[in-house]
Amino acid sequence: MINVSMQALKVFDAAARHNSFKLAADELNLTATNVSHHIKNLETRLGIELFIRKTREVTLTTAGADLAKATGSGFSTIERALHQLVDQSKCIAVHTTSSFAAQKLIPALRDFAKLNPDIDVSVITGEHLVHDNQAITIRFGDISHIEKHQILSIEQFNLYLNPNIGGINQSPVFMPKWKNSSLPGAPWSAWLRQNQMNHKQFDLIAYDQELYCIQEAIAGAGCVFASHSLVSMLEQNGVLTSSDHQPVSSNLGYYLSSQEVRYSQQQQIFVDWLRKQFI
Amino acid sequence: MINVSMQALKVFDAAARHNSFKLAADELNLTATNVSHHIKNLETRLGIELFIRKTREVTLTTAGADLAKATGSGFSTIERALHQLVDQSKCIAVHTTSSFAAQKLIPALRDFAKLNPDIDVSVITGEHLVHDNQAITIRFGDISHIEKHQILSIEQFNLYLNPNIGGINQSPVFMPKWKNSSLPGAPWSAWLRQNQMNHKQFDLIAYDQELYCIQEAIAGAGCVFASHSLVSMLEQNGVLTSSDHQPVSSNLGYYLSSQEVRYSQQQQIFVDWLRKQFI
DNA sequence: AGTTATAAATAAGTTTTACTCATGTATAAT
DNA sequence: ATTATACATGAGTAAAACTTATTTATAACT
Repeated sequence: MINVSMQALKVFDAAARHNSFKLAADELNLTATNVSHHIKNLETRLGIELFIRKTREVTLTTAGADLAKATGSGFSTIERALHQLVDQSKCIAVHTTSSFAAQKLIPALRDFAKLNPDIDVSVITGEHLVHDNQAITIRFGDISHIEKHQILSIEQFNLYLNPNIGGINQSPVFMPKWKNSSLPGAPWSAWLRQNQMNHKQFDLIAYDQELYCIQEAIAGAGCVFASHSLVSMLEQNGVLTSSDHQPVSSNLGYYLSSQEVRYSQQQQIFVDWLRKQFI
Repeated sequence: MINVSMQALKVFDAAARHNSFKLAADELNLTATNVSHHIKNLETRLGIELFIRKTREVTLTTAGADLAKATGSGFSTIERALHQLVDQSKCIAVHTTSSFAAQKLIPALRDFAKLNPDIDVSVITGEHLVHDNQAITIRFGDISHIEKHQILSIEQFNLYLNPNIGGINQSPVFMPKWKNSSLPGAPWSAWLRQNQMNHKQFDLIAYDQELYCIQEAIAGAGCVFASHSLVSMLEQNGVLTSSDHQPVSSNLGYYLSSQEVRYSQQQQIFVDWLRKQFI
């Protein structure tokens, strides 16, 4: 094994690029003396002269030029990777449903950005997730068989309507009907039972996005049977109200899809923050 | 600029390749503790976890795997270049004429190899030189306008014959006639004048290689008008003799073709040795 | 179940290297 | 001739790199 220090090679690389020990020193925040020492050391260990010294000028020997070609390519490969790594570590990707993104995540991200100005969050919604095993995925579904530490919320459902729009008309009821047929539906019957209501009192309209149902209710087109998480902010703002209906619990909830790799530091910060949004 | 030490990256690279701090330590002749320190240091500086630690086992994170790919390729590029450099620095190439190679250089190389067993010399002869600016080139020609420090010898010419073969027949005379027409010919007329001889006394046969002329004389087919350097060894061994003829001087000689790059240490050793062969 | 063995982590040292300062040299620019 | 610049050299300092001793966790054994 050739016993030369990586530091010396790094210095050599800079000197070779600049054809100057002084400029190399400036680039690396070193003294020219130190550069001179490093290169002399390298030459001695290799038993090969790398630079031809003229007064106030150094030139690579052919051997030096060969080595410089390799160090230039080698170090830049490594440094490019380092930069990419650091850059993408500042930026985390979150996959989730469009309803959750629009009603909960994206509005809340303003606070996250304030708390963590150096972390960029990009939210990705849509059916076919981009394959990115670095991403955090927030799913909505049956949480009965999900590991406890992955669960973000267990949703309660209730009937909400916009109290500000005249003619408080409970009908029709906009109701989410998840695309994924293996999911249990919204607990509408349980809710009716709990509030001593009869299904005959309501016309039902189903959309495959909970978000659309909520938007109809906001517009005053009727009321919405929605999960608590998605309407909590609207309720706080007085845009929607549950009147005096009682919420009903469910097996549905938001959870983090497990991944084989551990979260990065930035991801962990996001996940910790995310949990707080459900308390 | 990302401030991570190359040493730490080197250690990371080994650890990544082995998926083990201990094996990395073994490879680099370090302690596992030191490897652990280096990688922890790297992770802290980058703010990115590179390995997932389980008991008695470490695995790369996706970030770690990305970096490992770059370090693997980068360091191997550099190390390959270093090895090639060191290998080829042990081996020097010498271009010269076939006559000089056969009669002088190759026989003498035995001594050189004894003095410098770690330097491999390869001799290249032939018309079209391989383009290799690392090589040493020994030329034969008019030395009148060659820099003094490049000159190896100024040749004297004389008539030689094999005294051991009966019927010492001076005729014919084998005479080199250089392919390169711009070269002054062998100083035959000057020699005749100096030895008070007449050109009518000799039948001349010209070959474009001095070597072939010498071989004819060794075989007893006649005598040869040759340069001192090429026959000196044969004269010492008694294979050829100049009888009592007087040598004549010339402007022809051996010289090192100048090069823009300085000689490497090994090349300098060879050149120093080469000069001694002409004293 | 308890013991041993192994890989890594941690803390506190030691050694090595990387680096700087002061000084000197050669030479191009003034 | 004088100044300024780029590099070399030697000696000393600061900062890594590295080690030893010890601890932790757990896989692999009795």
